[in-house]
Amino acid sequence: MYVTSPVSFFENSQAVCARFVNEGNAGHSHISHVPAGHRLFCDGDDADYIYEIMEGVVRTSKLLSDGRRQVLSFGYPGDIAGLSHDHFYHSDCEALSGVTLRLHHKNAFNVSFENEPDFNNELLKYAAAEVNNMQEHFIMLGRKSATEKVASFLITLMDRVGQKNDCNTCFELPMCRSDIADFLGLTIETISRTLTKLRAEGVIELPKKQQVLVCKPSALRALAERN
Amino acid sequence: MYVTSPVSFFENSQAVCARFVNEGNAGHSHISHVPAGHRLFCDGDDADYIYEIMEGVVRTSKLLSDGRRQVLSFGYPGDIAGLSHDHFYHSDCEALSGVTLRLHHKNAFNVSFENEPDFNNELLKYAAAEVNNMQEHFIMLGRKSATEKVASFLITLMDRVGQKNDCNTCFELPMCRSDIADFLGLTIETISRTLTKLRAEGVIELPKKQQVLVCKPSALRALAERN
DNA sequence: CGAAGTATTGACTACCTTCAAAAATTGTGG
DNA sequence: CCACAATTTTTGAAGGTAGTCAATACTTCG
Repeated sequence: MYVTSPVSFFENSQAVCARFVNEGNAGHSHISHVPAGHRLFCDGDDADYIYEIMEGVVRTSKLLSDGRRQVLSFGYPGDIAGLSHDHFYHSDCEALSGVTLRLHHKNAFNVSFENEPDFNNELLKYAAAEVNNMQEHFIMLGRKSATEKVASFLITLMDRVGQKNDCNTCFELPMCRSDIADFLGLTIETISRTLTKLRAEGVIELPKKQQVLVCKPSALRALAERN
Repeated sequence: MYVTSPVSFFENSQAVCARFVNEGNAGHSHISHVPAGHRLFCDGDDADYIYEIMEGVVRTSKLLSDGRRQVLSFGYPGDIAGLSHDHFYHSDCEALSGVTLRLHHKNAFNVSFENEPDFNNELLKYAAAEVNNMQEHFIMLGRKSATEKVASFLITLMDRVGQKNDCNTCFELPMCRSDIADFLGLTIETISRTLTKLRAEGVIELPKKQQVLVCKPSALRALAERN
């Protein structure tokens, strides 16, 4: 069953990354699969579900009336999407790859989930960690240069999903250049130019368009913090 | 008693703005006053308290090692500061004016506040609303021009603390230009130039440096969304 | 193989920053 | 209350980073 409701949130940021763990498994949940490119929910829809990502990657974003877009987060396994403070989603969420989700029906709780204290506590922990991650991203958007943004982004993914071989670390980019651009507050051209520059400097390699090999992790980390 | 512990969060953003309301008044709390310019807490300190702002304004911010700063939020009455996903604060928090606070001692709860379900639920509601507000601010930082940023910022304050007289709305700016600049990801010069431009266009007046009179609210709203 | 979409590269522009100085505001001591 | 210093804000000029517009290359898919 492919859900087509609205909003979510999540953030894959630096250091701290408390994962959502639903130990109690409150009962009012079920597993669902969504293929790549399909919507989980849209801005404005009734917020019926909270989505726990088990496999795959999702993208949450917001649109301005003039078409500008801000990607809010890329949701990886362990993240949740669709948390709302009211009865509506306030962003769009789409599967970037095939995803496996656990859906928690909100009618089973009320707006504040009072009937499920354990689930509630997990959500609070997750939300607090999320706030912390989003604060890191504020620095990214507000105070970092293009190079620092791209380097920071690559490091986040490397630390979270990178496969280590020898001194290299390899990972996939399930999102396209424009997703990265709209996540970092840049244009696709700047993303492309910056990746080309990092490649020219021997810091990374791009075996495929959507695959990154980090050759000099320490150099990449240095670039993430200085101009 | 002037607390000098660390970190917090909050955000004063658009439309939705669920205020924190501690109805239960869990008992493990007390009132405190902090004068203007004093610290509530610092990045890295033990997160012993959650701060409920009752009067005045606080500023939370993060510093990069090279001195760049990102202001995360301005906390007004009804906001909370100091929420943490672990045992430490991850930002600095300072009183911009004299503030009255209700302090909730974290030792009374544990990390996830399991012993206080009502307080917990209020926190979750607040955190979810906070995440929503922060997502709005992502758009601000990532996709808006300087004029749009300043206009959006003024509208947020106008809607939240503005005093209506006739067709004008007046409010104070308890923060200085550099605080605004570091909140919006701009420089103080750009803030100043943009305010000057808005004044020249008759959209606002600045009777004092830290006082704003919005003469054309609809024009200001238009500027907040277009280039 | 050709078409469509995505990514890269190039040339030019513009917005915001940086550097610098003047003006305004605030605070302190006589 | 005034004078002077210190800080903050405003204004000006010049420069740089990232954006825009445009063309080419690459990838994917029919």
